[in-house]
Amino acid sequence: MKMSSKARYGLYVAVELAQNYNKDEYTNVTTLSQKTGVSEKYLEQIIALMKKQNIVTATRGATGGYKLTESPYTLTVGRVLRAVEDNLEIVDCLHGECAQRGTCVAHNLWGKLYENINSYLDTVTLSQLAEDNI
Amino acid sequence: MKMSSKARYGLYVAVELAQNYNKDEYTNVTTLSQKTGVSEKYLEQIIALMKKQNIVTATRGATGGYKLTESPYTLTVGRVLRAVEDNLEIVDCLHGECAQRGTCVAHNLWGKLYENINSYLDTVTLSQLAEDNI
DNA sequence: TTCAATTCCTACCAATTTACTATGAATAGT
DNA sequence: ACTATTCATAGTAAATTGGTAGGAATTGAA
Repeated sequence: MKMSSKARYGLYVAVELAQNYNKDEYTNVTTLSQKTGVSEKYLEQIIALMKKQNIVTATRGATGGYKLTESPYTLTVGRVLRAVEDNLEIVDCLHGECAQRGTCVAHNLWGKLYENINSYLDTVTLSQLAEDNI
Repeated sequence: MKMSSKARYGLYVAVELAQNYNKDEYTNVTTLSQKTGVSEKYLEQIIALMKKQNIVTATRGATGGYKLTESPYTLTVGRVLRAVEDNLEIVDCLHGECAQRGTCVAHNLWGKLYENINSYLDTVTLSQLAEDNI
């Protein structure tokens, strides 16, 4: 039960964008790659997931780049992680098909654990994370 | 961030053994395999992990098998999962080496999340799980 | 209007991990 | 002695992870 590198890198990007939230400029992937140490091409894929969940917006072309759609004071770590970590689902059967539905003794356990994890992650905002105020 | 099949199967075994906790007999792997639908050989490996963490005891030979070392009223789901799921660690850097120690903005986050998950899992006992009283 | 800088889309790939299967030795009861 | 069991360890196919790569689409600036 490990967090993927996408989850870690996605957080790095989010924190980096949080620093620039009040500026007018967009931050391009080259800069993000330099700041995080992750390859541009891989970051592009990760950021695409965040964009799909409306966590960042983008503009193309020269002076293009990315920006958070929401203030780091309200945007939570939970939302970022769910975007890049395939919804953070602990087991497949939770929202999909559970082969043993009804007889699976642990089904409710996974559900509660899932709630527990997410409700914690949703209490931490990006700005808290950036200031290590957790 | 998925639970492995070892984690799920380990729980099944634990719940099954919980049913027989008050009996004198040991439950052998053939029976456990039939009850859980998992192959004997795979279960042997999983149970070995539980044995290493002193969650079950075993006797060999005819009439041999496995038994919980502790009452299902006090044995928690957390202990079972930590035994079979490589200590449930969310990220590698938590108890091992963190390449970016000091600069890793998420280090504390993972620590807190880890605590959160485990403290929840340690509130659920095997008997509660067996009775779906979660 | 052309050019350069950027995001976007998607195919591919190597290494690792997962989820087992398989073989046989050690041990204990009958 | 025999049989039923656990214990130890090696092997392996499939899936997943963690990327790399190529190029199309878009935008701003010269």
